[in-house]
Amino acid sequence: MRREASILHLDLDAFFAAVEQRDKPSLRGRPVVVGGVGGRGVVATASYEARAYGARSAMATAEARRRCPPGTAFLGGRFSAYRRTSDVVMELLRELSPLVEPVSIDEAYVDLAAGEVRDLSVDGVTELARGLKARIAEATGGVTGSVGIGSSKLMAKIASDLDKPDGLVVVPPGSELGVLHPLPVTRLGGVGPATAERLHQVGVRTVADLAAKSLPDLIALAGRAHGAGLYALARAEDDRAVVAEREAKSISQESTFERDLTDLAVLGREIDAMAARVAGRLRAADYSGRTVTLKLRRYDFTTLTRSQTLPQPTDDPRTIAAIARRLLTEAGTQGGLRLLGVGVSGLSLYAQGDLFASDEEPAAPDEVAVPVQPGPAEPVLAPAESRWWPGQDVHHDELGPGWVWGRGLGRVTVRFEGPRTAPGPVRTLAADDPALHPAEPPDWRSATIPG
DNA sequence: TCTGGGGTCCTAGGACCC
DNA sequence: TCTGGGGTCCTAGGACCC
Repeated sequence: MRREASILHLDLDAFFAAVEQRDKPSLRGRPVVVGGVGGRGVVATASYEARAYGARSAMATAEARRRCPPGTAFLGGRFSAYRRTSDVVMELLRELSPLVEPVSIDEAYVDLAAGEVRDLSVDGVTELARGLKARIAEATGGVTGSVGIGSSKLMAKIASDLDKPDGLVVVPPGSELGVLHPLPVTRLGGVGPATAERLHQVGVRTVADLAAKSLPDLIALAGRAHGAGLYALARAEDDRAVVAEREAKSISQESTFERDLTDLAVLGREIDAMAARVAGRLRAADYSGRTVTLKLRRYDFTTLTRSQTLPQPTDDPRTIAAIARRLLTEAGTQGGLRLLGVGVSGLSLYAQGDLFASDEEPAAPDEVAVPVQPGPAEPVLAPAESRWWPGQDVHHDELGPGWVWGRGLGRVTVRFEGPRTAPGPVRTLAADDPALHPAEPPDWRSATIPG
C-alpha cells in the first residue's frame, strides 16, 4: 500500500456490447447479448439493457434468450473490432504512464507514479481521470469506462467497481479500510464460489468479518498461499506491482461440439486441426514447449486432462497432434465427449524445434506422424448459410455495408447501416447471393476533418 | 437447449536424486 | 537390515479470472 493514490484501474463498460452498439446504430438503447450463439453457447457480455432482463456473463445463451424480449440482438463476437478499439484505449493509458498492465482486452492497471504525473493528490488524480474518460469516449466513438484510483491494485480495482457504469472513484489514502470492510467478501479477487461457500460456513460475509479471522484459521480454510493472501487483503495490505509485460506460460485451443462426439477418427481430425492452430500460434510468437496437454470434457461435464512432457521443446503440429491423439486413445471416449482441447506449456523462446521438425523426424516414440487435415464442421446449417453468423460485417455490391441479423431457410437477413449512419433498413437475401460478401469491421472514427 | 474459451496459480503425490 | 530429509520434476485436478 502506497502513501499516494497512484494506481489506476480502468474497466470498460459492457465492452463487447458497447462496441456493437457503436457500430450498429439500430441497437443503441436496446438489449444486446454477445457470446456463443450455438446451442451450447454462453454469454460473454450483456448490454445494460439486457442485464435489466436478467442476462448475465457466463449464463447459457439459451437461458438469456428465454429471459430477454423479442428483438434482443444475440450476436457472435467480432474480436478484431474489439481488439482495434482496445488498442486505442491502451494507447491513451500509455500517455499517462509507460507502466500499463493490460489484464484483458477491456481492463488495465496504470502506475501513475512511474510516469510524468506531477500531482498525485486526490484532486490531481481525479482531474486526470476526468480527462482520461473524456478522451476514451471521444477516441472510441462513445465507449465508456469506469475508473478507480487507489494506493494499491486491490483498492484501484475495488474503486472502479463501486460506481459502474461510467464511474470515477478515488479512494483517498488512509480511508482504505473504511471502504473495504463493509463490502461482501466476494468482491475480493480470488474469492470465487468455492471459497465464498467455505467462508460463509464460518460466518464470514463481509471483508470486516474476514479481517476478524486469524491467519491459521484462514490457512486451514483456504490453503497456505490463498489463506495468507486473504489475510493480507482483508487488511488492505497489497504490494503487487504493476507489470507491463508477462511471458506466456502456455498456449492452448479448445472447442465444444454442437453434439457429443465418440468417433475416434472424427475426434482425431479435431485434434489435428487444434494442434495446427496451437503450433501456428507458437511459431508466430517464436515459442516452443515441452509439455503437450489434452483436455477433455465428457457428456456429463466431468473434465480431465492428460499430459506428456518431451525431452526437447517442440512447435511441430504433427508432434503435438500425435501425442494428443495417443492421450485420447488412452483416455477413451466412452459416453461421448462434449469438448476437446490441445495445449502446450513449458514454453521457451527460440528453442530448437525448427531444427528437429524435419519430415523424417518421428513424431512421437510410439506413433507415426499423422498429416494435418482440416477439422470437420458439424453440418448444422446448409453450406451457404454457414458462411454467415449474427453480428457479422458484410458488404453488398448494390446495397452497401451492413451486418447480419440472422440466417436460416436458405436466406440471410442483413441490416444496412454503419457506425456513422442513421439506423438502416433490413433486407432478406438469398444465403448464396453472389453480391453479398463478408467484410472488415467498419471504421467508427469520424471522417477526415473538412477543410 | 443448462454450463465458452483462454489463461494463471496452487496443491498434492510419486519418482528420483543426493 | 523397519525406514531421513530435502529438492526437483512430472502429472492431475481444482479454483479463479476476464
